[in-house]
Amino acid sequence: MRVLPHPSVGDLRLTEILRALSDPVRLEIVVRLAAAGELTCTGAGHDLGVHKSTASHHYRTLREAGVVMTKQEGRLNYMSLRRDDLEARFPGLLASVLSSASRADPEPTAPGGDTGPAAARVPAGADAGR
Amino acid sequence: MRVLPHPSVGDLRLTEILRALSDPVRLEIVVRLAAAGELTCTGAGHDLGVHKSTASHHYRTLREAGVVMTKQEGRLNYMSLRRDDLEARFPGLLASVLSSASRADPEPTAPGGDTGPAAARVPAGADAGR
DNA sequence: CGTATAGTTGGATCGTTGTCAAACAATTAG
DNA sequence: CTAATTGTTTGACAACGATCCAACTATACG
Repeated sequence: MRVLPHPSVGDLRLTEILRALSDPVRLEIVVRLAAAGELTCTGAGHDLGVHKSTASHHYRTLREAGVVMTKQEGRLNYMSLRRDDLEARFPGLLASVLSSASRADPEPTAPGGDTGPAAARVPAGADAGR
Repeated sequence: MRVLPHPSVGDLRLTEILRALSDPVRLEIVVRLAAAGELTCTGAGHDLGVHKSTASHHYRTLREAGVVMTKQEGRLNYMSLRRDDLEARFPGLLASVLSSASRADPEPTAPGGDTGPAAARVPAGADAGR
């Protein structure tokens, strides 16, 4: 059974974590993990609207950033958030991101009913010479 | 006097904000703004280790993500964090990122002594075997 | 006016990233 | 063993992003 490399707590980099969370697909995965606790890749990637391999790359990005932990059991990979590690290194960060994610508009990720709030356009009347 | 376009509060996107904060140079700028309240571009970009125009592009990224507000006065551009707007849309997010940034290793951004809180090196002895 | 200051804009370059498709690997079921 | 399930890896490709340089705009100062 292969052991996937995870960064240790001391190696967690704020910018890499923010970067990992800044993709709609990955953020959705993180939100699902926060709700479910532990998911297989299939569970976490269900209806994400991206190809299986794309999702796999996102799992890797999240893992290498230290956001998730992946445990391989048989043919299933169980993913979970590294809540404690993240909390130890960056207290409150994950919680506030998750809380923000629940307040955010549904990102264009899951096809199920995220038609969006009719695109409130920016005023932007003052367009300066662009 | 030109008015730069800023996204309205309702248009703030979590992933774009996280993306804007996920660059070491931009995060450093944000940290400086948090400490100073308001800075000119020259002030915010002092000793960042990047070219003037690169910094300018970062200002734009931060502005378009809704993280900073830029006010033009004469030939100076004053930048400040959109604390209230960010707090209204994503409560606690900015605070936790700033708090995390102060805990983080000094990113390879400011070579010399920056205005920040006392660059403390982390031991980083425990390597997870990557 | 001419010059200095403050910052933006527009290439150009080069590395990174998100995506899909197809092949592959590993485990489990028949 | 054969096939199905689960996920990764590799390759290709377009899009993005960070950077520098040069040119440009706009204000201020002499």
